[in-house]
Amino acid sequence: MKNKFTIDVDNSINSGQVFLWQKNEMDWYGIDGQNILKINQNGEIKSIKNVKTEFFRKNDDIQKIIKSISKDKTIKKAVNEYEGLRIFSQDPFQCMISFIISSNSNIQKIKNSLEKISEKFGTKVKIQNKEFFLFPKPEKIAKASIEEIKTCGVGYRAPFIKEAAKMVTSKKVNFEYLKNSDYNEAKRNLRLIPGVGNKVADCIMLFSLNKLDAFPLDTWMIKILEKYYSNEFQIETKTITEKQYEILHKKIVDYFGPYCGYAQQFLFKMERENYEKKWL
DNA sequence: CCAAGGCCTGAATG
DNA sequence: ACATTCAGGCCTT
Repeated sequence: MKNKFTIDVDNSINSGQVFLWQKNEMDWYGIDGQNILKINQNGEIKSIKNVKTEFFRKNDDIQKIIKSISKDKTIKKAVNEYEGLRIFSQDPFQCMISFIISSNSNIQKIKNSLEKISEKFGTKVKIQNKEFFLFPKPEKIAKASIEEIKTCGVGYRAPFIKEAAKMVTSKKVNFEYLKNSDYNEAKRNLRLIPGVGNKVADCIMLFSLNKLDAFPLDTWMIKILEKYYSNEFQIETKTITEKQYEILHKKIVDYFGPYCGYAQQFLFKMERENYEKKWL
């Protein structure tokens, strides 16, 4: 039943976009906001709440996307090696908190913190004899004290997290609006949130707001660009400044096209996999 | 506009 | 053991 466009669930989950997923036996269980998703070995996804979910982005024309981003040998190799890799469409609030926490951190610690946040502030649910904690609602985190949030191991990001949650409850940040906005408008709004810079904003947009032209530039992607794309995108300064980031992003959209976010995911996965395998 | 330094934390390194 | 470094940035100076 597998064809070229079957979703590779394991690799997609283990590509740095989601953190609250665990595999037991053959099935994956994941927290997505107020929902729990189960993916069986055939790659069939089911919502525990029987809610229709766009998690797999089934409406994307993946064939067209892959064709569109396949501009050179490097990206073609990545696409070929990880052809089932997909970008998910996850719960925006959870995604936002996840990537605020991600700054200056690593996957294992992000996961630990998110689990603690869920346990402390989320609702416990039991399904199929397994216990889960949903991701807390924005109101819950907005009302929590900074000290309480700090017990989840997030350190200096605690006030950011609280303020971010408050901005969601007060509708200063409105995810539905942002989903319908273009890249620049969504980014301008997200950047008002403390703890959300260029990179974090791009992650939130790519992974939860349907902005496939977002291209998160973290230290890994910079290394990748320096290694494989020094001709296409030359990086002048040591640290990527605000201006540099903007210029680079424009060049990247020019080069890879409107689905460049997918290019990022393939390249990132390939390079991380070559370096070390420390995923969920 | 750019560069430098501080920031919580815990796993890895020496 | 214990100190230091470093990790998938952001913010302030």
